Amino acid sequence: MEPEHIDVTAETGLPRGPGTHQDCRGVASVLSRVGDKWSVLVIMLLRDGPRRFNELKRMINGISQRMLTLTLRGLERDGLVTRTVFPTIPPRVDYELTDLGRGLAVPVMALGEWAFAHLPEIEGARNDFDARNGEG
Amino acid sequence: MEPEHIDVTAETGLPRGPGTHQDCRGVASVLSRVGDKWSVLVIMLLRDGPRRFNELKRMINGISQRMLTLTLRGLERDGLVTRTVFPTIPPRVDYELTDLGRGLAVPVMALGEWAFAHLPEIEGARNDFDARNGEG
DNA sequence: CAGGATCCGAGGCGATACTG
DNA sequence: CAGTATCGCCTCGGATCCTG
Repeated sequence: MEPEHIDVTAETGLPRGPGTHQDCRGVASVLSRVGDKWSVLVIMLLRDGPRRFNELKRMINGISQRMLTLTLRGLERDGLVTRTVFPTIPPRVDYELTDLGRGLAVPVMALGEWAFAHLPEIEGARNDFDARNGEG
Repeated sequence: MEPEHIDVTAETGLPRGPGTHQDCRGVASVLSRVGDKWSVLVIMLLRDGPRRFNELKRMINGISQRMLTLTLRGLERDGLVTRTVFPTIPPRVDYELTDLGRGLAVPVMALGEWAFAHLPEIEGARNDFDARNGEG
């Protein structure tokens, strides 16, 4: 029996039987959301309640309006965030975490806390590595 | 009091006082590792014990040798993986998870399990979104 | 076997300008 | 206010060739 063979097949969603590695790609797509700096930031900010577009933009301070738009679209597409338009003048749009989004925030927070707790080790390791590599 | 202001300042590591948002960047750098498809895959594969370079390459099946090299270098740099060279002919290099790496695997697994459990919801949301957007 | 060097195309992302 | 559209850089990543 060969070791588990991970097949990251492209978008060609082939029939591969049940319990297959198709799931891998799906899981990976969620992980990549977490890897996306802006997405996690937005999710964390929305944990306190709904926010407006420019409100988020100001809070993050460094994101372009383009990236904020794309980020929010992605989160909305994944069902993590709802987008509510108030047809007033000037227009107002509220973004709010869904239950799914709040659920995702839990393991993400756990991961973030681990990262925070081990930052010294990691940065130490980086320095050591760079030092070794830099002067050989 | 204004809402929490997240400043994702660039690499200009400024003095910002203690308990500052500098940590944000550090945490983000760890999260981005998780977002990196290959890194997570490699970590998961290494949980069963050390592996050789081409062994990993075959198991992953789809990664270029270049990306595997870069991925392993990154993991090594962060102190998540050790690289052991056996000066034989032909050469042999073993990669193994460190305790730090095994520690990271825990919250990552939790995240992965959440993702797996909620894949149907997420993919359903995506389909709905795409349908709404596609035919307006 | 393990990986360095190089080339090159696709896409991520910021900056800017325009709209309802 | 909350976007869309466009441009242009610039990194990421695959493919290929070469080495100890």
